[in-house]
Amino acid sequence: MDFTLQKKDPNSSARAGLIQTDHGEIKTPIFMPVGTVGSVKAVHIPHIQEDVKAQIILGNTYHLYLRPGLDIIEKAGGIQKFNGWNKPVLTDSGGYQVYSLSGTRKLREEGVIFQSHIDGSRHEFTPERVMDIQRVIGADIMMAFDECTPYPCEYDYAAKSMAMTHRWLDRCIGQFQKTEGHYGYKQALFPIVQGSVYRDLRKQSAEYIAAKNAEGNAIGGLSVGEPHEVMYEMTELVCGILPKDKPRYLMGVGTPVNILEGIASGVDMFDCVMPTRNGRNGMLFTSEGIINIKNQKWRDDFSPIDPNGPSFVDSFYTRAYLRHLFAAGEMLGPMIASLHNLAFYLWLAGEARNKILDGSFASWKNIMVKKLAIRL
RNA sequence: GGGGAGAUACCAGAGCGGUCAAAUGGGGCAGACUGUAAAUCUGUUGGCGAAGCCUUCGGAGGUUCGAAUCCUCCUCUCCCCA
Repeated sequence: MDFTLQKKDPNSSARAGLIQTDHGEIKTPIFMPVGTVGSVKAVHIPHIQEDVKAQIILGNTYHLYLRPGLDIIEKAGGIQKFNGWNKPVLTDSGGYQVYSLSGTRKLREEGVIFQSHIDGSRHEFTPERVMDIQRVIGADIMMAFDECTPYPCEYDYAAKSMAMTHRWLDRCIGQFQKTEGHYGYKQALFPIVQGSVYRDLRKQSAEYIAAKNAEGNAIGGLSVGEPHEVMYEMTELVCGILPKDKPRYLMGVGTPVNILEGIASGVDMFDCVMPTRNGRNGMLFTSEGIINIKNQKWRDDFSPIDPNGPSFVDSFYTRAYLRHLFAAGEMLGPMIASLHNLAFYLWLAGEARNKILDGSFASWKNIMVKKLAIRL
């Protein structure tokens, strides 16, 4: 993997760059659709490619390990061969499940024992094991195993957890260096900054991670319920410490506004379930603001879903029809909304990149941030 | 023509003397969702308001301290037999 910094915005910390992987290039800033179990929910892979215009998608170590299982993925020849997406893939390590499945797992220094949400069986994830699994899945970018701390989080817990995540990182790096890809292409390993909402911890963690000189670096443990201002403050602080010549990935973020703020702070990569999950639940993000398509007011609005939207569904279907699909419980509704939202997210990231390249990002961002939060 | 059952909030449907502004489900309306245990979850659904008050259980009367619940008549539905 290789990263080229192409342009730095004069009035913010935003940057435009190019990531080169063995599965193709990624123009940053970029939004990465989430495909936890090897599927971006409700959207065909060809649509992810041609309509959404995604350049990289996510998968999840924990979910793919449980189902379909490593034997199947290995036999298929890696995740891209399995699902037909032959472009870059990033896999999360299961660190988020340490947080989201905290009720059914045991956390120790050695690793985490998850109790499967599918059948209750127990599975131990150590940093070494997580590297091995991601080797089998075959992601172009593998994530270090970490603990995503919850919010709120006591200082002492955050400090201890961060230190453990750092020790886990060293074990991840050790195992990563001892092994190689199974399918003939290169994989990169991104470490993850933790430290909850505490400036000194975030600084300490960012310095620790920066010193590893990895091919890219991630910021984790945010967008777990803390106020947006806190998230922005931590992002800005950490970006100021992480290497400038390596991509920065803000994990799990976020709303369109969150993403623009992140870009302004110097983040290059984002992922979030919002465009798909909220889309399935009737929420549409557009350049004019947010639409809850289930609301009564769209009942007889026969205008396009999003007159300026980038995907074919935006002008092909009307708001009234989409509302009808949701009201009727038709699965086409969530499919249209997911496709629309993802295309919009990718459009937003691409537009941010264009504005950075022509030097007008900061002023454009200020206008967009106001528009994007409007409730239509 | 004879016999029987029933009418409850938007719909279906419990309740059968006070704890009933009335269970439950559906529908409606609104909200939540941030490295996906989510095509999920939550709230609300007679009126005005904070407590509370006011008008509701086909219609009209009656019994009772008290009626959606008991009685009388009326109206209308459904089922069975001719």
